[in-house]
Amino acid sequence: MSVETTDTSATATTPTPSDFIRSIVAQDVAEKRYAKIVTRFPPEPNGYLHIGHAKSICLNFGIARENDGRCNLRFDDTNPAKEELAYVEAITTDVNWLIAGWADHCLGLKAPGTTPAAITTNGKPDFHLAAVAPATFHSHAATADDERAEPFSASSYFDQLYLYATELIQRGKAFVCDLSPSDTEAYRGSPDRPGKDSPFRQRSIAENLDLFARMKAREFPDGARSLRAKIDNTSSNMWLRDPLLYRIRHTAHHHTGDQWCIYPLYDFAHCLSDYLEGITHSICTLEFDAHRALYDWTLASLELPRTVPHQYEFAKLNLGYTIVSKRKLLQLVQEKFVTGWDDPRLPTISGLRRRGIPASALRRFVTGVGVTKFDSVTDVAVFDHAVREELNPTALRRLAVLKPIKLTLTNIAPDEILECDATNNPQDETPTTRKVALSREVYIEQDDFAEVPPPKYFRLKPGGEVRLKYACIIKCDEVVKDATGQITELRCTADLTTRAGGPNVDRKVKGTVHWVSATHCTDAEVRLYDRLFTVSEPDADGEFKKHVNPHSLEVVTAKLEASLAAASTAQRYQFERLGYFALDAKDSAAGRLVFNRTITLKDAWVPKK
RNA sequence: UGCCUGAUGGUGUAAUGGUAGCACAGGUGACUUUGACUCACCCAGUCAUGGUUCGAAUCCAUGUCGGGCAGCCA
Repeated sequence: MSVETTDTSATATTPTPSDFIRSIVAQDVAEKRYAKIVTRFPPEPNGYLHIGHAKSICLNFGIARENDGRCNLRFDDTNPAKEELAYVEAITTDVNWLIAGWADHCLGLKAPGTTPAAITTNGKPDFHLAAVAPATFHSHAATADDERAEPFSASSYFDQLYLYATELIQRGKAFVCDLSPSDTEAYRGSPDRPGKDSPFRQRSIAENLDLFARMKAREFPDGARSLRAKIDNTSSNMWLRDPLLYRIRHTAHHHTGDQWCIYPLYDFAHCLSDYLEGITHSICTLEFDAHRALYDWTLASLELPRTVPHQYEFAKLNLGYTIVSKRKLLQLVQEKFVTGWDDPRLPTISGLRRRGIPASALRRFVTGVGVTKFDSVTDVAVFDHAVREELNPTALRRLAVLKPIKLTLTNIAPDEILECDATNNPQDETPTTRKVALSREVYIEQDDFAEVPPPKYFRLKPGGEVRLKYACIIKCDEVVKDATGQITELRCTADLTTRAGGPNVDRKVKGTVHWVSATHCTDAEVRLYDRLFTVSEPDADGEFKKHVNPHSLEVVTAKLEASLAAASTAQRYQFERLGYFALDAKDSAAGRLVFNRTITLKDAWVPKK
């Protein structure tokens, strides 16, 4: 059990999760195999982080915090063609937001501009890049403009990586290959057919060294040559068939500019980046399982002097009714199915944050889902439940009417104001209240009145009674319609004896309804989001764009109780009987309120339509 | 017709040779100035077939089904 001091999570204590990776870590700790457990979260800055990454972040940072370890944030930025600084910034923001108050004390960053230092380990030359001591940035909370620490990045290891590649050549374990990309593919064979050795495989070490140096010296165009590992072209593991280590790309890098025209590939860069940072447990998703042999081969071939990291794989998160793929999310953004990466309908961390999902809810959800090697699809209901669990105890209750219908209380004078005490949150141990004004004209929800009520309808109907929450019981005397038959007004009488303090407060009626005073309310744009896809597995047929829900967003002008004019983005609200809402941090402005519906309340009543 | 990997209620998971449990979803009822919350009860599972064992979800064999692997992406 761990006590969370700065977290705003609904539950101060959470049971420590257990899964097969944590079991491995626990055993390594028990056997004292490492001085400190060090994990890493290694996003590529080619898109925004999504809820699947949240699972990885919580796993890696979770393991770090449970073992008094560290988790490095490292950008895996070895492909300049797809990466951008804007993504680096967005990812950094999202990670900081997700771990704030929970694992930020375990966040591993490096001193600005630093690259691995040449050291000597057991008499052998070595490189290592230390994380900034937690104390240095802990008090500082590692904000985006923190000048004392920055995330790690593979691109800051390009010098060392080049040296390691040279070392591999000298050991006869890598060669420069002149095969074109298509010939390379042809030589590689297929999973059930062995590959063939490249005709350039037997080049001398001296020639390889010379050619590799000239690759770096910009002598060759893109794709003309590559550096390849010399392993086994007949291996049943495709990744062991002389995989590429370096390719030529005359493309500027967002971090290193024009300094390099050769860039290492994932398999070569990742394991060594892990090594340079002193990572102990390198946790990734299932599709990298086949790469583990190459990960281990690379580290072993270099005969590195320090303990090498180990890779473990887990199944990535799949969520019903959503797509969790950076590539596909990018299409939705580029093709304008949504307004941007941070559209509240998207499962991106930015989108979820904007929608009003607390970081604690995301953490609660992903830890609840568990970590296994089984490919599964998690029901969105599990996510929704986690969100409500966090919001219910923390959200301020407010009255708001989304689709108003005017109601006149005929026995209240036009200038009369009746103050009512409304509870801010009934879940609090000692609930507080605020005043809301009741006047002659109020708005109630259109759905809360039915001229021809369906069976078991508890709400207002002609001649029926209902309680205006926190106020009194009213009776519907008359339904006023315009020439087209549209209901324009409900004329009711208020039973003032049922107000708080009145003789009949305890009188029961079946229904209670939310409302706002027409003369004491403020307008707001409210965005009602629904799931982005109409089917639970949108990409099952590879046509996810055809399943986009055309009604995923409905915008209404709502009537809010007056106190909401001072709403804050830091606060979560429950509009009573409707759901949880958050002020939109992007589109709200002074005098213009925009709320996003985070999630509806559970609704057990399903009227037949 | 290769290699790797996996399979526990509708869904997600736990049980590491010894009573198959938890959560979500669904259902019924209680409570309710939120048809929310809360509470009670119900529903429902070890992929199959053999084997080892006093005892198998767990170990072994075979099969079935699913996922991954042939980017100079990560």
